[in-house]
Order: sequence, then C-alpha cells, then structure tokens
Amino acid sequence: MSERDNTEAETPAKSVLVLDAARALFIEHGFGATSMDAIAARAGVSKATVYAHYASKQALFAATTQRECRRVHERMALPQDVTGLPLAQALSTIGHAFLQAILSAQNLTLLRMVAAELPRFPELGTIFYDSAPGRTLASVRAYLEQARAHGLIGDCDCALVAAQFLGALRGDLQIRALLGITPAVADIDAVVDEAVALFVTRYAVVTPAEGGR
Amino acid sequence: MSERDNTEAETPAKSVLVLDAARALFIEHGFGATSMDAIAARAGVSKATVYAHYASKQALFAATTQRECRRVHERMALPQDVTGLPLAQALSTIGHAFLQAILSAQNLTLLRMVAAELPRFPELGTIFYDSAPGRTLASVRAYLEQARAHGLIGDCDCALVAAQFLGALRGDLQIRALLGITPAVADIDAVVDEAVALFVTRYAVVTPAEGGR
DNA sequence: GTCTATATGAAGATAGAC
DNA sequence: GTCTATCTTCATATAGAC
Repeated sequence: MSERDNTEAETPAKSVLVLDAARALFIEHGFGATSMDAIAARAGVSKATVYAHYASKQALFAATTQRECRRVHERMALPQDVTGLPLAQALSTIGHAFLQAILSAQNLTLLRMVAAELPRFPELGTIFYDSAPGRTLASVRAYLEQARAHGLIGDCDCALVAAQFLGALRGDLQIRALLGITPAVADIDAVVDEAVALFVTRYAVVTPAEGGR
Repeated sequence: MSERDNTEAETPAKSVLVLDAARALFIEHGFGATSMDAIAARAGVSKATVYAHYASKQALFAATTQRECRRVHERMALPQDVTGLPLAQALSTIGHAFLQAILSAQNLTLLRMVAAELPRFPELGTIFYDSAPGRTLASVRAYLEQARAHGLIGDCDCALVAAQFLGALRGDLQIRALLGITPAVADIDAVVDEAVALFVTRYAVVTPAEGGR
C-alpha cells in the first residue's frame, strides 16, 4: 500500500500476481473449473494470501473481469484518427481494427467468461458491454456523425448505421469464434472490402471512384 | 415443455423426465451451479436413476444440449417459403424471423450455456453452430443463390452476402441480449427495414420502388 | 430399473504461528 | 501479510436391497 511505485523493477505486488494467475486460469478453464488452490499455486503464494486480498472466489472473479474490461476498453480505441481519410478508407481502417479486436483471444475469452457467469454476476454484462462493443459503437457513430456533418454521407440514423456496419463486419465470424470455430484469416480482407462497399454504396454522397469491387 | 403427453399414458420415460429437469436447471443456473441432486429431485426420481440413464453429469449435459440444439434447429427453419416474394419482402420476412429466433430466451440461454462450457465440451460449439446460426446462414445463402438464378440480384458471393445481411440484422442486438441487456422491441422493425434497404440498394438488379422506408 | 444410504474426494474458506 | 495445516461442506458417483 505505502510503497506503490518503484521506479525500476515494478512491484511484484502479490495482489497483482494473484490477479494475473486468476486471469490466466479463468480464461483457460472458466470459472467453475478453476480452483482457488490452482490460482494460489500459479501465483506462487498460499491460498490464505489469496483470501487476504480477495474475500471470495466470486470477488476475485469480479476483480479479474473488471480489470480485463478496462484493458479491452483501452485496446478498443481506434488505432488512428480516420477523420481526414476518404470515406471508404476510413471505414476500411475501422473495419480491420474492429475485426482484429473482436476476434482476439483476449476479447473472446472475456466475452465467454462474462456470458457464462451472467446469472451469477448480472452487472458484469453491462460493464463489459460498455467497455468493448458499446464503446466501439459509440466511436463509429461519432465518426459517422462527423462524416455527415462534413457532407461525406447523407442524412441517416448514425447509431443504427454504425451498428449495422459493425454487424456486417461481424457476419458470423464472431459467433463462430465464440464457439471455438476459428475463421480463416484470409477471409478478413474480403469481409471488410465487401462491407465497406455495401455501406459506401448506400450512404456515401459522393462515390469517388467505384464501389468496392 | 409442460406436458409431453402420450396417447396412452404409457411412457413418462424417466430418462426424458431427467432430461427435462436437467434442461430447466442447466438453463437457469448453468452447468457448474446445478447439482445432480437437484436434477434428480426436480425429475422426481432418485439420483441413482439419473446415473442409470446418464453415465455422468457431463454426459447428461451433453445430451441435454444436443437435444436442445435439435429443437432450435427445427425452430430455425424459415417460417414460410419466400421464394415467390419480391426481394425486399423476402428479405424482410427472413429478417424478422431471424431476429425473433436469435433473441429468444431459448436461443440465448443455450448459446450462453454452450459458450460457458466450451472449455469442457469443445465439440458442442460446432454442434450448436451447425444447428442454429450455420443452418440459418445456409438457408439464406440458398435463397440468395436462387434469387441470383432468377435474376433478382446480380453476381455476388452469396455466402458472404448472406453472412453480412444476417450480421447487419444482428447489429449489436445479439451481443447485448447475450449480455443481459434486452433491447427495446420497437427497434426491431427499424433494424429490419434499414438492413433490407441496405442490401436491396447494393445487390438488387431491379430496384422496384425505393429502399424499405 | 429403481430406490435408500453411503463412500470419496475436491474445493471454498479459516485458524493460528511467524 | 504471509505461511502451513486444517475444517467443513457438498456434490459426484456407487453399493446393495427390492
């Protein structure tokens, strides 16, 4: 507590070791199949130490999930400012970043964990949604509103369009990945290109060159 | 699920009673939090009887999930033949049926269960996918190929278009519902109309009137 | 096949020394 | 705060009678 920051080698901080171990095991085996013994062993501490920092297995799970949500939240920020780009290029950039994010093992396992324990931790559903998919949706919506203000796209319900653009990108890739059926990476480019073409065709005010293909 | 009646009160079939009880409890509490004692009690049989029919809790879970997949599989069939309809109307019909299906409590809880226990039962992911989302995708793809053959839509990758159409319908509704954030039902019509307009605009060979609304 | 009763073991949580 | 050792509960699975 008192010594929070070390300028050099960061504090091993048992509580963080425990959290890291819990994260790894919850992700790998799920909540039910992960024991506090296993977490303590992996963290290299005793079980009593685990309980000194987290009052129960559920509290540890909640702490793990919320930290993970914060991390995903940070990773979900758009990689660069796409405001200046042409519409198709901006959408393509967004699309690639989005698919990479939602298909990452980190995101998928977190989603699985939260969905799995939703009966036990209902509030985690909202926390996760606001951290990841809701946040991305808000970003894209904001971009579309800006694009509309700049005359790149016509009048539309930007929230709905953003949701459908992200949905078209998802296709069935996300649910397949969620179910453990990993998609061929080669498909990703085709998916993004087609989704971009789809939305440019419908919403773009000026179609600079041609539709997608 | 309340009454499976036989014409002759012959077989209440304990194995089915057990399966029904297991289904209800797994859905309500998940795999980990459901005990064999509870299942036996709910089915009105002894625990030994449960084990006489299902070798283990895992086997019972697998049997429950697979039966549920078969049921969802049947419900997922398109409600009517849309082949004769105009494109926009056919897509609209498909869209409403699809959203109703994926947002149903039955489908969501099953998806949650399968995702939750994926580490323990990896093969259930594929079974569920083929039963529900994969099956719907195949139906829509088949419809699109027929529509293409009839000249309603131009040349395209029907599998990809089907996936993106269903994805646009999903938007973030499915993931929200999965996370326990139930959407306003009023939105559904707007979502379907906009998605139909989107795909008609891009793919229809003849645009009869205008997009959806 | 079905029951009552029980063995077995795992896992969440704690006591008390240091 | 951290450890070793232990307590307690409870769920899976089985034994044996009918």
